Formats: sequence, C-alpha cells, structure tokens
Amino acid sequence: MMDREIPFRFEVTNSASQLLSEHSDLTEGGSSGKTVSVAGRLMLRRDQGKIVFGVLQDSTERIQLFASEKNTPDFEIFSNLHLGDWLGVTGEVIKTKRGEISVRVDSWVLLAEAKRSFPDKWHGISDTDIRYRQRYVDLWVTEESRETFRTRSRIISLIRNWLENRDFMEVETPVFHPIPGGAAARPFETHHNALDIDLFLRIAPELYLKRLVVGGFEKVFEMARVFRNEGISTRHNPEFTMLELYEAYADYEDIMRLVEDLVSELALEICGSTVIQYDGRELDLSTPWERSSMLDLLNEKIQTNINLQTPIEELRKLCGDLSVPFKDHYGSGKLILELYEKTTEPELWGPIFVTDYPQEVSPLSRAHRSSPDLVERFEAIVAGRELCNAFSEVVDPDDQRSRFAAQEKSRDAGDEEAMVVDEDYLRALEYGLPPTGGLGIGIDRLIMILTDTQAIRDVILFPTLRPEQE
RNA sequence: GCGCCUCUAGCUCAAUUGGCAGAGCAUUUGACUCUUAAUCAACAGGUUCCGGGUUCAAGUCCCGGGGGGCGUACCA
Repeated sequence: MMDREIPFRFEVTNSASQLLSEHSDLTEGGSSGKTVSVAGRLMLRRDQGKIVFGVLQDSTERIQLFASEKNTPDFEIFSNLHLGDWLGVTGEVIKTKRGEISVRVDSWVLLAEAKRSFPDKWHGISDTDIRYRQRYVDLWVTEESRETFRTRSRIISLIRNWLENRDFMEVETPVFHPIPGGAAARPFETHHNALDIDLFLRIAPELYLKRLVVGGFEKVFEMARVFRNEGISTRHNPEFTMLELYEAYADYEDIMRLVEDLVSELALEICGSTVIQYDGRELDLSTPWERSSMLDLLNEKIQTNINLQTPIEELRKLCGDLSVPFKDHYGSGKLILELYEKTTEPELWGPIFVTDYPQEVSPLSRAHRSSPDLVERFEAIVAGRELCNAFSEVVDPDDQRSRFAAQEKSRDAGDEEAMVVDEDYLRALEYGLPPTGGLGIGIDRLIMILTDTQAIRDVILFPTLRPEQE
C-alpha cells in the first residue's frame, strides 16, 4: 500500500463502546437503520469465504465488523487485511444471527498498515522486556495495561481537581537547579553551554515552592517530575512524579488530614470503596488513619525505651545487637532512624502516619513544639511502603541556616546526599515565610496502590531501561 | 555493586541421561455465506542472545560477555 493511498483524515462518528451500549436492544439478525463510521485496529479476522468477520479495537472497546462479497467494496483486499492494520469503516449497525452487534462494512479505508507481525492473538506479550521497551505494542495488545494507564490519567486529573477545589494553585518551577535541594538524593548533572554553568536536574521542587509561599501564593502545588541518580527497582525509577504542596498557616496535623482525605476519596472514586485489596491483602483507607510516633513504634517493637537523650554508645550497641549497619559519623538521630527503618518500618502495613522524626535527619522540618529534639514531620506508610513525607516547615532563617550548616558537616564526614547550603533560599526566608505545612507524595506509588500493581514500571509508560544494543 | 533465575521462529511455548531443533498463533497459498482465539488443508519460517571451551556429538555441560526478571545494597 503506497503512502499516497492513505488518507489524511477520517471522520469518526462513534466509538465502539458507544455503539455497543446504544444498540444493545437490537434483535438477532436485525439492523438499526443507522450508518456510522468507526476506526481502529483490526485485532481478529475470521474469513468465511464470501463473508468475513473482523474485530476492530479503538481506544474504548472492540466491535465486530461484518463484511460480505455482496456489500463490501474491494472485498478481496479486505479479506486479506493483516491483524494490526488500522481501518476506517463506514456502514450500518447490525446484529448478526448469533447476536453480535456489528458494523456492516459498506465502505472502508486502510488508515495504516501493520508491517510488523502481530503478537500472539491469544497470549499477547509476556516478555517484560518487550512490554516496557515497546510500550506501543503492550498497550495495543494488553487490556490490563491500557486500563492501568487510563486509571493513572484519571487519578492525576482527580488530584488536580481536588486541590483546585480547595484553592490550591498549580505552578511550574524549574527542572534545572543550580543547587540540588529539597531532598537527600544524588542528582543528575548537566551543563548549560551559553551560561557555561553546571546544572542539576531537580531532586525535589520543595525549595522553589516555599519561595512562592514567601511571595504570597498561600496554597501552591506542583505535579513535579523529579530525577534521582539512584538504583532501579520495583519501587524506584530514576525519574518519577512527585506531588508537592504547601499551605500557609497550616501545620503537619492539617497536612495529615489533607492526605487521609485525599487518598481515601481517591480510593472511593477509583476503586469504589475505601477498603481495597492490594497484593492480595486488605487495605482499609477509611479515615481517620492511625497516628503514632516513630519512637513509640520503635520502642514497642524492640522493647526498649530509647530517645534522643539516650547515650550514643548505647544506641550504637543496640544497632550492633540488632545487626543494623551504621557509620561512625551517624549521630543519635540517624542511628534511631536506622533502627526504625530496619526493624519497625518493614512490618508496618498501614495506613499509618508515623510522626516526629529526629531533627538530625530532617533539615527542613520545624522543631517539634513540645519536644524540640524532634521535628514535626510524618511519613504515611500505606500498603507497607512510604507513600509521602510531610512536615511543618522551618520558617526561621537562622534556624534553617544552622540546619544547613549541620548538613555541610555530615557532607564533609562523607554523606554524599547531605544538603547543600542554598543562600538564595535563606534570603527568601529572611523576607518572611509564615507558618507553612508541606507535603510530598510519590504519585507513582499511589497509583500502584490504587491499581493493585506491584512494579513501578507498570505505572510508568516508558520506564528507564538500558538502551538496546545493535 | 553483589546473589539467584532466565534468554529457542514475529509472538506464546516444547525438545527425556548430551544424540536429526518442534508445535500453536501470526505470515504466504488454497477451501468455506453468521463466525466468536472460527475451522480445514498446504508452503515457508532458526547465528537456540554473543564469544570461547569440553565432547565422536552441545539448545542442553563449563568459562567469559550481553539483555531481562527477582532479591539485596543504595534510595533520610
């Protein structure tokens, strides 16, 4: 088929799903008297000699095509179409003698030829390499995959509407950062030629979003693609989507209520219930979620009574006893966090808000109002994984400066992920940041939970892979 | 990075202790006027991921490399 024979456009009047629902009352062998145009890919073909049945798949559904030597122009060519070919078909909606709603092929046009062979029409594609590398094939062949990505799109749209209804404003902040900030992670580096400067792809939009609160935008959010130069796993992709939001005059307890409301409403909308299944296990997202402090959970789990006043030697010994690896430059806060992450967090299923982390490991979180060696920070554990990280923000520039200084120290001690001082951010704080609650949610992980998928690659259209070799 | 598993036709999968590389679907050709993964008949389709080695003989065993998966580490 020559390129010049492929039309430049085709007027579609109905989707397959529309036709199926609108004509469900047709009787067997009956016709609707209604002529429609549909388009899509030919998925199956059953050649009967003088009649041919086809199955056309568009973005909504599959509908049967009914072609006959009598009715269908170029019948011989039609009956030799390849699976995977794109067709535009015009004809009357009928129901066959066997009760299948069909479009009678009164005229048709080839819209694209599938020059590569169709995957197995029954088994589809099971090779994950092909599913991830050639997502176009996966989407065309695998209905569950199409459904997951439709749901992803809906979830993001629902989140956006939900936030806008609460007067949050969506903003876009730079992807190139002169100083990587807002999280502890290794960044990707790049270079701008005209300015002759090194830049980093953002690891979090946090510091820019808080600058906007300083500027007077009291409720802002960003669906931020962020980049972290780290390992790849079923829960990690080097680029992923993080929702960050900041709300002036709010604290971390307000943010907890926001998170549980948002997630439970999404579950209701997407799954039809706030009680859902994940990985064969029940997950009850109904509000309110459990709240428990990190130290309480840890002490209960390992039957101790430690806190930040506990002598560091004792904490190190405890790490040794529980075979939790640590480094010499770890302070008490970091040791406690390691203990929690290795012994306690893996057992949590959630949903639960784990609150009040050590200051040492939370350089952007404000000191706790009633126990100043802790900070007002929480992580939500949902279906056994960290879903979000949030806190009452540090608002005092002097406090923030000394937090950065502490980070510098641990960077010097060998922590490559410690934060770097951002003088412009400090300058912004000097102009005044009101009390502010902030939140980061891993959107891909949230989508995994709501779609009951076990690998982050199943919810990212084009996950990062090693390039194919010649 | 480390450990385990895996790679055979376009796709999905076979191949006994090391003994002639096979099937279904797709493709090609033919038959068939209501099929539903249509059916039936026939043809064709291979660097068994790559490179070495052992052996009379390697898809199979050994070594090295590559892709993929899982686990682990890293990811506050």
